[in-house]
Amino acid sequence: MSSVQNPTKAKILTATVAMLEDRAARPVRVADIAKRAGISRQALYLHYPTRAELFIAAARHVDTLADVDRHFAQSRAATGGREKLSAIIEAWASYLPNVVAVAAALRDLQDTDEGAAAAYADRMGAVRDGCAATVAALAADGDLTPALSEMEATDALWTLVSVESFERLTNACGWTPDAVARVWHHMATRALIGGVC
Amino acid sequence: MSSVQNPTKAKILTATVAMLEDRAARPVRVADIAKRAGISRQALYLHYPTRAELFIAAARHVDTLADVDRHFAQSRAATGGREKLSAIIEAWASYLPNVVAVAAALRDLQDTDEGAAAAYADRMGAVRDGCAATVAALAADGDLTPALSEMEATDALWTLVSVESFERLTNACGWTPDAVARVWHHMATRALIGGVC
DNA sequence: CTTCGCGCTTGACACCATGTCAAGTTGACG
DNA sequence: CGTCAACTTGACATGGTGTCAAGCGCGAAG
Repeated sequence: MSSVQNPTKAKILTATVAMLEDRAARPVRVADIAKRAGISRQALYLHYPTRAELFIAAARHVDTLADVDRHFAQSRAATGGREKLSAIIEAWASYLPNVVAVAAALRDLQDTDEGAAAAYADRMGAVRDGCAATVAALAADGDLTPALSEMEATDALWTLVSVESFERLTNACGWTPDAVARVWHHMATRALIGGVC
Repeated sequence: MSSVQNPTKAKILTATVAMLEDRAARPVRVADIAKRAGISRQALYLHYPTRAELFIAAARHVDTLADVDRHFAQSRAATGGREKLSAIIEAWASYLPNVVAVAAALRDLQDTDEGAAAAYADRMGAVRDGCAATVAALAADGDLTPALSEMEATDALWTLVSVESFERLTNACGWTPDAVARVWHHMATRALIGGVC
């Protein structure tokens, strides 16, 4: 089952994601996406009336393609703080490569489009909720460092594993997603877990 | 001594920085900057032929206004790894509030303007050099955690203290620059320094 | 077979921001 | 008074987004 019933919409979204993932083709124009999808620019506008709505749909598309829920099932199921922390970092780092490109595109539209801003905020909010749950579990286990409040720890973890960090480490620094996961795990563990490590 | 001799240029750069720092006024148009500077749009173009060159000049302007060198003198002078780490985080966190807005603007121009991309890369490269020197000092003292290579530690530190992280923590999370510095210091110390902490 | 409707195409156009061009104004200074 | 430099006004080119109108092809229903 795909996220889109309509085959033309599917072609459009596939082309959109492909263009966004092709860093050489920046900035990405609507006309280019249409060309890549093999349809006219106006046909694209028939399905997605604005650039922002197109990107929002593309974001939903990659979410279902990558099967978000499957990725995070394990981290949600974990109850112990340490296991939850490991699981969420593992899940997020393996999920991110599928969505960075379109997440970044959505982020760049925040200033100009309200809908895009809302869509982006929503996604980021979900990640933050995951971080908050993780920190709460650590605190419940008595494992949270006394140096940080729960709120601070949540924000710190959320920032550590942000899309921007991932982009920088994979693009500018050339790390593999696995390396990112390993170092994130190291940093989060050392920074959040108190007492003897 | 100002970074610009010409009073009109000074007015323009001041207006540019003000507009960029006013988050409500996004996206920032050249016409708006001119209006705010009290001159015509064309007068602005006489001084700065493109939007990108204007922003690059604005970046240089805030650098001299905020006196970069003074901020980082102490961290450059420090020889011990731990002191160097504390000093660079302190310096960077106190320097960042002055430049976030224009740094972000420059970053957003990377895709469309080569000069802006170069200017941004140059600044970020300087920060990375500072991180590398810090990590090297830690390694020389035998204080670097065995879990990370020098390269990984440099990239990790560079990402931890990135402009994007600072923006997120101050804007989205509402932290003060001081809080950011404190938590960055905590995280960097725990993540990079090996052995007993 | 005809006709209707849907999805698509072609092509023109409005809008808006950036950047260019030309002509005119103002004021300082010789 | 003449000149030069800095600035202004206003028109215009360019390029991307988004709109509009007319037409085409094709399958389904009459």
